[in-house]
Amino acid sequence: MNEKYPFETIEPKWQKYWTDQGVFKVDTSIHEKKYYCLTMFPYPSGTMHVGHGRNYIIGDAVTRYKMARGFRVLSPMGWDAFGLPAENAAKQRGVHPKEWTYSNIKQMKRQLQSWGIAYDWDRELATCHPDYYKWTQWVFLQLHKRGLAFQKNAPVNWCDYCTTLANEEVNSDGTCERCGRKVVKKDLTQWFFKITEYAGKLLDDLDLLDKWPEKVRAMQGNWIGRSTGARIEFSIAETDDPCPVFTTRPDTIYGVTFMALAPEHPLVESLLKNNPLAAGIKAFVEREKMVSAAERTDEATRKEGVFTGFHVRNPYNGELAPLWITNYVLMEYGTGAVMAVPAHDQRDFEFAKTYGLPIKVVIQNPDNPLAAEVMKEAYVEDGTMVGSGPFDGRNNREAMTDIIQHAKDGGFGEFTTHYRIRDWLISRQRYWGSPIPIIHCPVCGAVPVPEKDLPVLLPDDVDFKSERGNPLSFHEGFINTTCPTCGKPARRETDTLAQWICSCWYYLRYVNPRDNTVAYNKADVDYWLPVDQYIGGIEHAVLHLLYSRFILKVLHDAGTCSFREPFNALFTQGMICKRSEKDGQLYKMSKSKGNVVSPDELIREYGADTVRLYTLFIGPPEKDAEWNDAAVEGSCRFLRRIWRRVYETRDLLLAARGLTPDLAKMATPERNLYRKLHESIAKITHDLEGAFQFNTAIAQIMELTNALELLKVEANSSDPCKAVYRETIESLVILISPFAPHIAEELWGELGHPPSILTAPWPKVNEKALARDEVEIVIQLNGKIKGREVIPTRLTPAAVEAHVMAQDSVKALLNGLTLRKVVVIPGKLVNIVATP
RNA sequence: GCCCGGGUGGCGAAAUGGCAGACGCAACGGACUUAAAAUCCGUUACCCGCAAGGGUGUGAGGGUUCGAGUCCCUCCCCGGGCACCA
Repeated sequence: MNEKYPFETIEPKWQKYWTDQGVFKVDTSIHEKKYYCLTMFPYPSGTMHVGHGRNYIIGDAVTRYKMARGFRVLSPMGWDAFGLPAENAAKQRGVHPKEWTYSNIKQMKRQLQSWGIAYDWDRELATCHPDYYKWTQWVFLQLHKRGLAFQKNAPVNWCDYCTTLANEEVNSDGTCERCGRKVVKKDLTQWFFKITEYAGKLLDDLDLLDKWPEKVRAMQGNWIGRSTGARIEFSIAETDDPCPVFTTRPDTIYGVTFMALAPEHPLVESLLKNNPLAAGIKAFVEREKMVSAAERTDEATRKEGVFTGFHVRNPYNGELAPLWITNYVLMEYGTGAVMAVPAHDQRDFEFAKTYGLPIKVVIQNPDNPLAAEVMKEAYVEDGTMVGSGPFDGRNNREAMTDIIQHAKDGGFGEFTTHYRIRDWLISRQRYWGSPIPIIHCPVCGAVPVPEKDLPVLLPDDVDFKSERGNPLSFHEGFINTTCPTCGKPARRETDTLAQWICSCWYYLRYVNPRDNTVAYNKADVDYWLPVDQYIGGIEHAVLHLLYSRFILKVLHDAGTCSFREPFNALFTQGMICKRSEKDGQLYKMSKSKGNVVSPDELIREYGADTVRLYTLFIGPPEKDAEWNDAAVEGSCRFLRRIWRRVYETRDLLLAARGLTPDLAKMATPERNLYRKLHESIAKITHDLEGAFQFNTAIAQIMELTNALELLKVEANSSDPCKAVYRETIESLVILISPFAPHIAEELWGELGHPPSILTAPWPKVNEKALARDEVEIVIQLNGKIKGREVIPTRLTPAAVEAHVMAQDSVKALLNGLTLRKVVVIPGKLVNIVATP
């Protein structure tokens, strides 16, 4: 054994051993304790920094801990390999996206291995491989079959650089989530998935995800955005055309003083005919259609509109209200028409004030009666209904159901629910993605490629030099085909699938990754899934995680699996930031900020175990953390201490093999260490179950190490002392193995065990070891600490009280005071309550 | 505006309603050394005091309790999500 901690030799040695012995290969057959631990697979962008590493290190600690607990753990890794950067590299540097991607995969795989992460590499997959995307295309066909994949001509989010974007990829300020450029609306025919059909299920089932962070559930809830209310059938008085509205406030129906239409509303066209106001209306509508979505939906944008000359009839009271077209009504939500109630809606109020439209109070404030003429803003609180026909005098909240029922009975309305979520735009005008398995036939229309013809291969020989757009659309060999239905010449769809589609089902594929006859085997996924623990970044809260839930629900409804949610428990780790040397500000690690820490260099200098230990010790794993170069040294120092301790006492430890700690024979020092050991096992086990508190688990190992150094053990020490010492070191090595596995393996060998420590069971708590004869309690007077006292633990609370009250120091404290009460908390404290 | 998190030493942070600051980083003092590195020992919330000791202290203010960083109410600040969504 080397005196110096030789991480540089032991780490490659054990990594080779793990690989050669295949210790992380998983037999996926039925086993009594299975555990599927999944870390979000990365986009192969190049090399990783220590911030990326946190994700994998956490997953590895969980995997190794569960293995020690006797679980058969499935821990796979792969590559989310389709995407834009590869194509940009092709354009800028002339490297083929495939070549660029696979070379990055090689780099990153080497890095993961140098961290010693436990993966079953036999299950490695890359979404850009035909054996994988064949099944991504199959997933598309399942949705298509169920009418959930459709094309429509629609204004889409367009970024000049990234082409089309899903709503989820557009920042709230109207910039592209990926590149930060301005997103504009563009009218294009695109493919969508009908995620709106699953809005209710996706929202309701969030309640099942009690092992997900509240934050992620809240974010998905916000994104889906359910509103319940009523659909009310207004009609245009002059033409009798129906003009339904959606409202969450049917209680204000008698306060409607105008109707507001979106500029894109289909009725607008018909309103222009023979209309003397047509020119003005047209100008307004045309202008609004040019305005970007971000600008349109900015609250600061002035509310503007134009009167149509028409009126709508309110079905509740037959009253007529003027029909306007306005910029603040969105076509995508509800019916694109809003019943405007200026008295009780702030937006309608502002509009009414601008255009001098009437304001009619129908919900009276019981505390401070409203008068329409002097109102400064809309009254949106609850109150008593007035001017509302049969509902006068009722509380508006309580009357709500009756109001809608009234419309239902009268045949002019119904209860409805609306969602904010929009259908999911999945097509991209890009090369480096999975082709959409559709053939456009001039006779048969859009025909799905038969499953037996999958995959639709992405051709390698494309021209990236072409000016703009999708190189696939210039590739004649790819485009020209025949219709699977009628056999006539037809053209392939040249759009590719957004990378999100590839990553929203990959967790299913890991169970049978090499089976080329099915996407996944039902019996196997039913056994291994849902994923027991999913680990990844918060940035996927409403993208990947929502898409995955949606796709899985569809696959469930298609009968291909029996579970309804893909991920049982979710853990979102915080980002690692570092202060910039330029401006002293804290930033997420990135090349552009120049605050990237390379794991490769650190591993060379300190070893992978140090980097792992520091990464886990840096703070609570769910919170962002600041990387501190100097503190890394501390983790290395700690590992060196453990190493040295074993080195210095190695002969003694080997000689103590076979000795068993016997509580009855222990002297105080070893008894104390033995207790500390078992306290530590309890604490660390607690910290690794449920919430992942690696930082406090590691702190506890440090405390145990500190306690260990207090025990003087020599060749002539007693057997009980040697036995405790050996058991402590052995347990310590197992306890640290999920965090620093290489040194743990090496020390395990030095203790005389055959490899591998992965077969060693997690230590068990000996309850008897936790017992104490004496305990120090605190003596408080009115909650303030006044002293301490060591007392036997066998005393009853009454005896403790008697003992404490008999002390001279306590009597002195009570001098001049009247005793009111004594509170005894066994093993903790005695609080004496007294007043003057 | 609505929703979800946070606010504790010089720094990262700990604390089932029961000793605030465990564990670590940094700093300072000392030992070892010709010296340095490494290692080891000690000090380190703040205020008053030579000391013994006393007082204050977990964003602010109230409350519940024998006892509050922790529970309740009101508010301030920071981060994140949603938002002209009818």
